[in-house]
Amino acid sequence: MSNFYIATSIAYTNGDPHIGYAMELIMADVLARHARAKKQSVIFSTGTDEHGTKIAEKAVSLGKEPKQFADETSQKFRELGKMLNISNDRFIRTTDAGHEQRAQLIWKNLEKDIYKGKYTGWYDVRQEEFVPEGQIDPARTQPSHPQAYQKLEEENYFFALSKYTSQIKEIIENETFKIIPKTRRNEILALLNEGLEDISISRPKDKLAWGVPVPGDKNQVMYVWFEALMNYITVLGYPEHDDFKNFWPATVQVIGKDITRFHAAVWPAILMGLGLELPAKLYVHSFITVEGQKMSKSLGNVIAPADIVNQYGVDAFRYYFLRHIPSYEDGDFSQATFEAAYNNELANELGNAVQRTAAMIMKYQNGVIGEIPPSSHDTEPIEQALEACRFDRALDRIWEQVRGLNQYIDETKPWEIAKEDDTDHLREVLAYQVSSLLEIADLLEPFLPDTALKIRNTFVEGVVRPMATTLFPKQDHATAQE
RNA sequence: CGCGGGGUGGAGCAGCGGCAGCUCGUGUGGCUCAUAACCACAAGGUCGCAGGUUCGAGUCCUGCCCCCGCAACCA
Repeated sequence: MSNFYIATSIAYTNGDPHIGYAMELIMADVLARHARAKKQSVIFSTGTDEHGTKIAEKAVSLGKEPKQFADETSQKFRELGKMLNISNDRFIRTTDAGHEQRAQLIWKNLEKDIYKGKYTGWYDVRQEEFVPEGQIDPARTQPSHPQAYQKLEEENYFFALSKYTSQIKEIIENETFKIIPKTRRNEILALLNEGLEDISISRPKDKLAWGVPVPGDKNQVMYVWFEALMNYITVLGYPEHDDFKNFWPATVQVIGKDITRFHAAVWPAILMGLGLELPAKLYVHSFITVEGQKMSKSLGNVIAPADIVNQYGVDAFRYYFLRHIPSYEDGDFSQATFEAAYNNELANELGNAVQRTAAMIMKYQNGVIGEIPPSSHDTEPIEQALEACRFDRALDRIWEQVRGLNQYIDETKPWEIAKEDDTDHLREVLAYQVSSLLEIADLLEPFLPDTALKIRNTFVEGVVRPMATTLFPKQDHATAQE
């Protein structure tokens, strides 16, 4: 039995959860559930990143202590996971005592690569990033600019990132550390070809107290990104815990495309500095636009996951983001497309296939199914799609089977067989339909766990137990309005 | 010469050297087990433009045009 460790990025707790982060959780959840279905031993971790200037400032503006603010926001992310039926085993917070202690231990173990120096340059508070030479926007160096950089001239600790450049490049090229999709891999390789610079990894405490203290230096706290990345191993109990020994390196890490650099360059270097292996796979998802426009608070088009889940149900939400947002590219969320997918694919094709099958067995056989043949479809393409994190393609394949079942029913015409009183043949046909639906339920489980369960419960123990309500009640636009 | 993504039937996309394909929408027909659902068939494209390579090019090469991200409280 193999071990499977998957982690999402941890959410920065400076605002409420939105659909982008929800999608990341769902994608990781599919992989975790799929691994469990294959009898792998799984640890699935997610959590919140809670330190840094931005959170400290936001807390002040709300008249709260940073910890109190982080507690509240972190809780929202935890609830998001519950609402979306995410099967994570761990939820790490970077303010957990365990994380902070282990982060300090990691720092000590990296000391051969850490040196003290003077950082002179700009700091982008919004991104919590030191701005590299080549990426400075002159406008933002003016203090009057709304998103002005901070001018920094401070004693900082530096991490010798540059010395790992060629090593990182090599393992990305030979795919020991596999970055998908390819475009993201190419971007990082381009960056590595230019060479990495050493990075500042601490801030003076008098400038920023909201962070993990640097061990052995009362005047410095760790730079938030440097410390946050460590969560992927602190959550397993690095270095001494059995979980760490058994589950590291990660099987997959799931992140958004904006933070590729940290996860494909800085994080590998940290791991190398610690003498650890790298994750086998880094899956980078893209962004979601809303009605064709970039999601932003100023445009007021930020979608709260709860709004959709409350109206359509959690599985419809999961379904849309897995199948209709391309797994390798940016995608769009629109009310019309969502409703079309819900009505056509979930209600009509899948829901109705279950309904008509159950209804015929009730009507012609008093609910008795008879002997259900074993499943017979080739699931290899779905395995491969999931291996490549192509959730969209995997669902396409499953839907081919759903359509195939509807075609089978139309071609076989069980209602005519019933009229001819050919009971044996009828029983066979209906049992085949059930077999196909149960197989679909199995395939669907990682994607739509509730739906899979409902289908299984409908055809359990050789009899039909009709659902109290239909699988996906049809939504008409009038209802959707309010 | 900033970086990246993209331009294929009404819409959204796949195809990336060998007869233009999928889903939605539209039209017609079929069926009646079913959530006015399901199934079949049809119409609809000079694959952004111009050159080139090739027996053969959405598919490779060159040049050009256009759109969208990155500089805006976001993953």
